Order: sequence, then structure tokens, then C-alpha cells
Amino acid sequence: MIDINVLRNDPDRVRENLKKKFQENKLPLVDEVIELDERNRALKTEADGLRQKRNENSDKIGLLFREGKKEEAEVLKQEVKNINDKLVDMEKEEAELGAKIKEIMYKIPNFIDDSVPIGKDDTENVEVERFGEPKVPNYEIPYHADIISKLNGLDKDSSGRTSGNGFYYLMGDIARLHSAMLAYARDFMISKGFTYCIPPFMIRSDVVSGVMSFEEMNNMMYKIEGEDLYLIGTSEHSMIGKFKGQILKEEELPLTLTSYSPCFRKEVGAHGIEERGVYRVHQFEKQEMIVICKMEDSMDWYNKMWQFTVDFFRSLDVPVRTLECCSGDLADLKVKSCDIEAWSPRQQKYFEVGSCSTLGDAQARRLSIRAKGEKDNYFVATLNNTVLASPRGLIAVMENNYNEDGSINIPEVLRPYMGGLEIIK
RNA sequence: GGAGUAGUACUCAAGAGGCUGAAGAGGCGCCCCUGCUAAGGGUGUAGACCGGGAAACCGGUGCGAGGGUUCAAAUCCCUCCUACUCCGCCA
Repeated sequence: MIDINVLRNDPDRVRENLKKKFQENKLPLVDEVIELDERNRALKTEADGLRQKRNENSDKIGLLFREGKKEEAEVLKQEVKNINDKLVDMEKEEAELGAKIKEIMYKIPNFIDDSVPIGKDDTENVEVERFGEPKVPNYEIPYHADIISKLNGLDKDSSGRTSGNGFYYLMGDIARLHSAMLAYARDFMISKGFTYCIPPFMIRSDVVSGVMSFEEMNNMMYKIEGEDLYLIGTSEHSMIGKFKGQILKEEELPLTLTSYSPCFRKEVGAHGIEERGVYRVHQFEKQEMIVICKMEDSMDWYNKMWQFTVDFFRSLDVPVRTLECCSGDLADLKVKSCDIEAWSPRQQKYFEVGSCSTLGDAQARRLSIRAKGEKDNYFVATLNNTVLASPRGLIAVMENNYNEDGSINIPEVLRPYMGGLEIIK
């Protein structure tokens, strides 16, 4: 959500941004919301005048009663009643206008950073940089589910019976490796100065609608029957929701948090659930990082954050690259975003394992997250990034550490979390 | 899950239909004092959001959230949320 003052003073900037994002269909919304806003303000001025009159008269009535001038008071009472009758319709219209304006403001995308490459959709995302040499061994690497199954690490028959498609039982050393990676990811971020946090895994609907769009909510979130609760799709939801409606102390900024949670996603929509394997599933686990800082510091933090994830995967010997999200593929709330992709020696291409975004102050505006400034309170910047999402990260580690005989070398940094085990076979 | 109590500004807290946008205190600013222990005294100031205004300032909303009663609600009524105490149940 952008500042409505920009629409009032510089609507061309909004139009230009819409064009950059290939959302010409939303151009009429600009004039529409400007007009609604003008009407709303005029109406507010008029209604405020009436409310002032009502307040004044009510005060007078009180005084008159104390003086025992009942008849005069009755006259005024009638007058206030008339004002209230008028206000009923006006207040109804005020509420309607306010709701309409809000609805449109939610649809108008955040301003993208000047550095964001212009492009229509994900086919025009831009590779920024590669880290590590993408190696292809001279032997074939099997599909990840086959690797895990051979090592007795996966039981999808059972999960199919208990929970249906899109779930899994991870077993034995593979399950342990998965947990080891998450524990290592946690400690990795703690060593970078982030505060570890285990958040609620369910959140209320008002928090959900604060952190995502209505469509996202329908396509992603599982609702608990008979309760106003949703399973989180990522801990970002509870971590940003944590600060909803809060005024933070300036000296506390930046807030740097790393959170663990299981993540639940319906995955309704374009891709759906993969039949085999554990790449796209209804349930996974994730170590996340979020930063809340001043707007002027947000780009620095953005650049630090994706670098953390790159360093994390490099410490596991996984080659990665950063892929910058082009203007048309960038979600409406985001200022700038890149995916961290891991190398798949099997597919001989990179695949997404994480995503780093700065939302500027858009999310903070939506959720009313402010900091107490010298003069005025101001909206803060919010950023989020994946440290590790697994089993997806597990796939990357397995493929890149796969031996011809079907065994997997455990990266050195994970061995302390595996009881010293060096190889899974 | 049952029963009771409570929720007021950054924090603590008074208020129990009109004179309360809210006393008082902490805090914060300034000044003074200082051989009694991270102390004392004086004085000033603020407070969230929206609209108008160059500004001073003016107006509206706002006392956990949402409704209702009333000319008028922090104050009365209803629903919900949260915290605490007791009971029950249970990792």
C-alpha cells in the first residue's frame, strides 16, 4: 500500500509505476481513487462541521439542565436529533467511500526500485550473479525421490494413506539430515547477530489479511474449522504480524530476527502438487529471517540478507545463483526481490530454494507498524528472506553431494548435527 | 472448558453519564542544591489518528475491539478478544 499523498500530489509517478509493471489495466484506478478521495474529504469536512455543532449543543444541554432550564434544553435536544438524522446517511457514505478507497489502494502496487529490471513475467527475470562452480559429474544423478528412497529415507505410500498427496514421511538418516540442516541454518543466522524466534504456527484472519492479498489467502492458507485461525504458510506471517499496530522505539531498530516454523500451503493454482518427490508439498519446514528497519537502511539490509543465504548454501558446497525478479513478476507489495536458486546437477539448471524481498513501507502501512521519531511517527521498512526451506534445501544438498554408488556425503558443517556421521549410505 | 477479576496515553495510574482528551506520577526538557549512600528540590512539556492551514492553530475521531442505549458514553447494556486467580483437562 502506497501513501495516498503521492496519489494526490504526483499521480504520474503512480501511472508510470503501473506501466513499468505492465498493469495498464489498473490505470483507471488512479483517477478513480483521486476522485473518491476528493469526495471523501469534502464529505468529511461537511460531516465534521455537523459533529462539531452536535458536540457544542450537547454541552449546552448539560449546562441548561444544571440550571434547570428544561424547556430550552428540549429545543436543543430536538436540534441535535435533526443533526443526527442527517449524519446517519453521511456517515454511511463516509464508510462506503473509505472502504472503496482502501480497496483500490490495496490494488495499486508499491513503487518498484529504479534498479528493478523491466520485464513482463518470470521468463524475463535476470540472473545477477553465480556463486560456486555448477558441476556435472560424469555419472547420472537420479531423481531426488529415488535417491532418498534408495537410502530408506522416504515413505510416500504411508503418507498417502494418512494424509493424501503432497505429504511425506522422511525416515532415518535422511530425516536427521533434514533436521540437521535446519538446526545449522538456525545457528548460522544466530552467528550473524539475528535473534532466534519460534512463532505461533497459527494466526488469526486479521493478521492473514494484513500480510497477504485475498487471492494468496485462498490459494495458500489452510483454515482451522470452527476457529478464527489459519495455519501459517511461512513464519514471515507470524513474524511480521507480531508488530501489527505497534509503535516501535527508534533505538530498537533494526530488528533482526530469524524464525523457525513448519509451513503449510494448499498450493492451489499454477503449479499444484508434484506427484512424486518432495519438491512441492503441502508441508515443509523453514528457517526464515526478517528485518524491520528505517526506510533509508532498507536497501543495505536487502543486500546483506540475500548474501547471507548465498553464504549459507556455499558453506554446504551447493553452487547457487541470484535471479532478480523483473518488474512484471514482482508481487504488488514488493520494492525489489530476488530468488536464490541452487544448482541441480541432475537437471543441469538452477532451481528456487529461497526468496529475498524488501517491501519498503508498504506492509508497514497495511499493518500500521511505526517507529517513534523525533517529531513524527513514521512507517518502517520490512524485509524477509529464506535461510533454508526444506525438503527443498535437502534436495539441493543431496544432488550436489551424491556419489556414484548412491551414497551421500554429509557436508562438514552438518556433521556435528549428525553425531559425526560423514556419509549416508 | 467452567467461575471470578481486570484492560485508560511510552509506562504506572485516577475517573463510575455532561465541567475529562482524560487528574497525578514516572519519563522527557530546563534550572537549583548536594558529605549521607545511581539522592533531593523547583519548573516546563508532551502524548494516537484523520481533515483543513505556509504556520500559529482550528475541527473531527480515539479510554482492549465491535455493536447498542442517550441530545450527550472512558463511565450504562450486548458480543468478542486478551491478561490474571481458582477449578477441570492435558502434552
